[in-house]
Amino acid sequence: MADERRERKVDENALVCPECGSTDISVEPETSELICNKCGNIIHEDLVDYGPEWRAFDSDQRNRRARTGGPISMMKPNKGLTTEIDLSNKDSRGVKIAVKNQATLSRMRKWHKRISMASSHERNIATALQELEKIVDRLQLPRSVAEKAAYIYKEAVRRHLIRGRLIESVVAAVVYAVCRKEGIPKTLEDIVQITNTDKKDIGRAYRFIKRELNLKVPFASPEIYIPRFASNLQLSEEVQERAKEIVRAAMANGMLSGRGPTGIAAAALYIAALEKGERKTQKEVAEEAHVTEVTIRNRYRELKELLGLRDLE
DNA sequence: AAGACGAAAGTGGTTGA
DNA sequence: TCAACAACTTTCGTCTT
Repeated sequence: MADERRERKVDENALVCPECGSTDISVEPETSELICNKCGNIIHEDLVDYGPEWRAFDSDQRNRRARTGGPISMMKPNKGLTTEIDLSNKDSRGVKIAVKNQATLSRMRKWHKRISMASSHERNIATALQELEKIVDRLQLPRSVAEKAAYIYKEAVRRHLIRGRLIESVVAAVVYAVCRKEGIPKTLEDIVQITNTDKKDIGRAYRFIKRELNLKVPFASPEIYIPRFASNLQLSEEVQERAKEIVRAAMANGMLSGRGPTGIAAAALYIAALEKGERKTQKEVAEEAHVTEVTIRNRYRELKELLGLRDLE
């Protein structure tokens, strides 16, 4: 008896963890789970509706599938689809729930309602925007990139392309796509460095988003990396210009297909630096471009052959 | 001793049957 | 789903500066 009374005295707003009795419980925003901070117990998972369970792989499929469900209102939080815990104090078989547990149930109702208020979309976007700010800030990207990325991300959310992917990965992928579109010399690697995601995830998310939203991302020209690599290697304007020339000549000869743009940029810079007497070692250039010396050598050989460059030194 | 070179084997991702 | 494939990496031995 004394136990029951003590339980009721607990703040009404707080849930009690059935495992350890702690009231230190928080909501995991990514998964909408109620989690006990003491013992890690998941008290109630999947609190909100996640929308349709299907995934469409082309627009035709999407149209067909989308029409099969009931009308979904984008105007309402949760798209008008909600889960409610009813007030009857009976379990699924209609058996009355023990008085002892009714307090817990009522607290759950309250929490559930609160959490459901913000739709999963809104919460998803809020988290994503935070992540976006972080990336844009750390990579020192212009404001316009953030805005474009946010727009694309929202579009992706609207079309249910996010589910099954980490928000962070998708944001990173979108930022990468915008950089490519805008000709900003950031590699996937750069983005991986400053986030907690791995390259695989971002790459996968990037390809998926690109395909689904029909983003047309131009081929990354090696040229855009040249100023960046050159300045980090402290090479002169002259070398830069020469390297760009080499890259353009290579492009005109159709050498780019398939090859990584950073490798070509690095090799062109390496050659240009040699020509202008600002010699850098293959290793230095390779490190800057995040490729290996071997790759530099291979591109170097190809470029030399292709352009009929005279032997150096 | 450091850098450049290239062969050989291994890796992760794409493509096409 | 699997195998072939291209690009790139890792590793290592040899040659050059």
